[in-house]
Amino acid sequence: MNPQTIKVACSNCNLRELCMPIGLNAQDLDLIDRMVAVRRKVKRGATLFRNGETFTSLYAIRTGFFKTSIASEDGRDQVTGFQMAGEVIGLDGIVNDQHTCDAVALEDAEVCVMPFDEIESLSREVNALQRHMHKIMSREIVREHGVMLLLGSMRAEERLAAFLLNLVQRLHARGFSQSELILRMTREEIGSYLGLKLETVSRTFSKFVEDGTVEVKQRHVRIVDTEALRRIVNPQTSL
Amino acid sequence: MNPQTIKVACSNCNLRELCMPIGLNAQDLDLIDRMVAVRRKVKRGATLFRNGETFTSLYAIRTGFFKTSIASEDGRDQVTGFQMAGEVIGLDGIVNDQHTCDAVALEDAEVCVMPFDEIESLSREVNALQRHMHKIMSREIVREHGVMLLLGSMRAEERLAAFLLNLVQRLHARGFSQSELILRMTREEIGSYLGLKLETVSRTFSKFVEDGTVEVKQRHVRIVDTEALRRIVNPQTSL
DNA sequence: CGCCGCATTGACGTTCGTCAAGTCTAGTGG
DNA sequence: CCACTAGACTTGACGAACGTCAATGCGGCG
Repeated sequence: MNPQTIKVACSNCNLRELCMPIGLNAQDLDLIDRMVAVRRKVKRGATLFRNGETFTSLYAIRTGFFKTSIASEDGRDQVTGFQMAGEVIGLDGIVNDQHTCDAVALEDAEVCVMPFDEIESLSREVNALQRHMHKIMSREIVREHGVMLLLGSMRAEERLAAFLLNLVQRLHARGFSQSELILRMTREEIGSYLGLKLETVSRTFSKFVEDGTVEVKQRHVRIVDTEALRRIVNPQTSL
Repeated sequence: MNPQTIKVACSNCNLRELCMPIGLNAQDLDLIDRMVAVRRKVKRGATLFRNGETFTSLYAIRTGFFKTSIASEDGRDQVTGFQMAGEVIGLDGIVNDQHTCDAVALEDAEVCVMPFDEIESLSREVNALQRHMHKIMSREIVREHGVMLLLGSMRAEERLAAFLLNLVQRLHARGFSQSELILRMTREEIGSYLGLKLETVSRTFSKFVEDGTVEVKQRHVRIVDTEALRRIVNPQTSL
């Protein structure tokens, strides 16, 4: 067997409720186990897939942290998202049978490989899986609407506050702290995602530190005043 | 019968190739005809659905022009897209069974109502429909990636040029002119979509007119030099 | 004919980008 | 163990792009 691939089972995966439909019976779960037959390890800095590559599978992140980004023809690039354990990446590839963005691991990672044609045939049999797929794609569309709002109408402080709150909320849902987090990405990658230059990201962090809202030591961030961050994101609401 | 609802058939709709899968046999087409049993008229300025409303159906636009927008808690709003005949709206509602944006008709419109539970059950039988649904959702995700690139890294002229090229390309695919178009939205709505203020949109139009790239008379736009617009969007490529 | 919403244009201010210098940290090798 | 280095980060000075505010123009509709 390829050393990069290992047999696994969703049925005893503790991330099941994050990436798989809930309330499956034993028989359906067994079918899904067989579909997700392979895992793949991705080293920090390596790509899981690249723009232009043929699309075959979706990937559920088991461990690790990814960024996805697209490049315009003249070389600018835009980080379109940061993904963590339990999230699914690769949905962009469905429409034209090839990926339209790059997925890069920001720390050593492991993903479950889910061949898309098997997902399609299985979701014709298992209603919960079909529904789940639709929800995952719809959730991504809604998430991107939120990013459009952020990029289209927020100022630097608001963008960074929203970013931190979103990250810590997702980490908390995975059992991590509500107030402390380690950034897996550089200031430049944060800036790309938020439509800011890295210097502006850095300055805005410094501003938050001055205000006593967060403590920052390189990539270690402690949120001291969550409410203050919320007020930054939603100025009017605080009145 | 409700006067707002009319019986129709996909099988003789000239937009079929835009909103439905291609290569269906007569039997499958008949099943889909029965699913899309109802049309609905939406007057200019009226909403097709609103943020918070229960999600029941997707809508294929038969005639007319829509915008979708989301509002942040403190009142800012962001136009997330403009949709024209043959495009499908409502995908945002799937994930939580309620709509998360508003869809407003920018001119008198007519949509085909496609109840989502019927789409789901039918796409278990008709593979082409299942595949089509997946592609539509993936296409929307990829489109939004492009908007993120625009909002995150482009300057005002680049944004407006990209916007005009995208609009005219979609109109051309529907049999309209490659060079002339009528904007169905205000400068403010364009600005909201592009992350600019309406004055900046107006000034940028004026700049294009000065340069002889486009002619603008209110909402009537004629693109004089398509290549110039392309060069604005992709500066490096022109070298 | 006059009103109203939309659009244009100008003057000015703010935010963020650019450029540059300097600091910190982790990793490497002597 | 410590010096060295490369990459990431911080900070400052300055300028450009875009936002804000305000006045005016235009066109459609009652």
